Amino acid sequence: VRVNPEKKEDRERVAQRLFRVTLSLAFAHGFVSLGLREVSRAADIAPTSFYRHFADMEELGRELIESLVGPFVDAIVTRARNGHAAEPLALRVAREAMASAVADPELARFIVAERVGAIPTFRAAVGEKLAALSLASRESVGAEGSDGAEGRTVVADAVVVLVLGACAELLDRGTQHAPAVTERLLLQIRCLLGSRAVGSGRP
Amino acid sequence: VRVNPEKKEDRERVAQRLFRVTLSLAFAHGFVSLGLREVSRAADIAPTSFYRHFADMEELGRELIESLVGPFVDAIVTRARNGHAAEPLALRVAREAMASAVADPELARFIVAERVGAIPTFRAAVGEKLAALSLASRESVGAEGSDGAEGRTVVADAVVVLVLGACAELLDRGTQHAPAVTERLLLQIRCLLGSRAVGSGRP
DNA sequence: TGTACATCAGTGAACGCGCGTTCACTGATGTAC
DNA sequence: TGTACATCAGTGAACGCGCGTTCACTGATGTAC
Repeated sequence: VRVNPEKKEDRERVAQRLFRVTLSLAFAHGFVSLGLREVSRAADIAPTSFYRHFADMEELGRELIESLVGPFVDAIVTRARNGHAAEPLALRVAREAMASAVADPELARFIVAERVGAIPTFRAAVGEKLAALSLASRESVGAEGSDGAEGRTVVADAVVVLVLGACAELLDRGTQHAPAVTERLLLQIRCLLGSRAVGSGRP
Repeated sequence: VRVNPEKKEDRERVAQRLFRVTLSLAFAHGFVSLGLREVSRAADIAPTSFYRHFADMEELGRELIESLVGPFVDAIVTRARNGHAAEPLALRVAREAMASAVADPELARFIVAERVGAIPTFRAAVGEKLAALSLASRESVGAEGSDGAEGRTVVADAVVVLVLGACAELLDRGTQHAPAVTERLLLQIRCLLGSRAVGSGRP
């Protein structure tokens, strides 16, 4: 006895609706303050139906990270790689990240907040997804001095921290400040890379 | 009819106890998830007594920021200024910040989390206190190129973002990793300052 | 083809519980005269 | 000095409410034969 693909689609659609209302409510009041009933109400399902999808809010959060945060981050990297190749990859990643934050501020706030929030599982899972940004940025950091690979990773991680910091500033000041905040971020990353910058990300 | 100074001390002591249990509970479950009854119970007062001190949890949070976060940040700057003068002030600020995070992880987590959390008032208030770090770091950024003061501020702000990022990493990995995380942070800041670094913070 | 059965998302009623808030009261301390 | 009054932190009882969770049920769809 297998499952109807159409039924599976319905099921998936409800789960996605739960994810979106969760992001929307968390944007206003913070994820940990949300209740199962509150989220269900906003998603137009009975509280009891919630259990057909997730055991509790924490499971919903974990699957939200897998289902939305992962692809969100990967899309940033993909678009950055397809961008103007003369510019260091780290700068393109930064640009794309800011554009993505403008396009989906609720998801961006979730990422920025849960990266340092109170739930260890979330911190770890979000951090794992963000590692893709660090890995990509690493390509534009030239080896310099004796500390080769290790030093490059340290700088690439700093790029990601600066990107998240700029995201937070953007969410605070409103998306209309995106150009200014993005320029600041690019300036910061250029300082960080300094003479180590590698023109293209593709050697 | 004025108030007995001894009574005022008692009152202050209870408020401080409320602050500390709030930080402790928020460390585990996040500030926005906390309830007035939960906090009161942990502070060994009746729920009704809470109202003798604060109108609600948000007011408690705002006063916690004034009463604990402000002095915490200012102490970092003060100790950094009293440190080894040959090193750029930004690096000394970073060192002191990490040491302070080790000394009071609960307060550190509160700062890092609420800086980007769901409550706008908190984000603004914490950001305002953290401005002291940026202001101090600014002193070790030499003017370079045409963008003088503006460029220095941008770099100084990046220093603060990196410090907070390292704090988050420290809280995640455990305080026993403080030396390693601190070294990474100093490396990142040195990259950022590059040739602009100003040896002492005091010209 | 028709009939019997399995699966499974969604539901309404009901539960016990902890929440925020109000109220009137206590008791210690300070002030007025 | 003693007496009457004001202030104010702390409290227990009580309230109505929304919470998370359980249960038995429905109804649509898929499978077996």
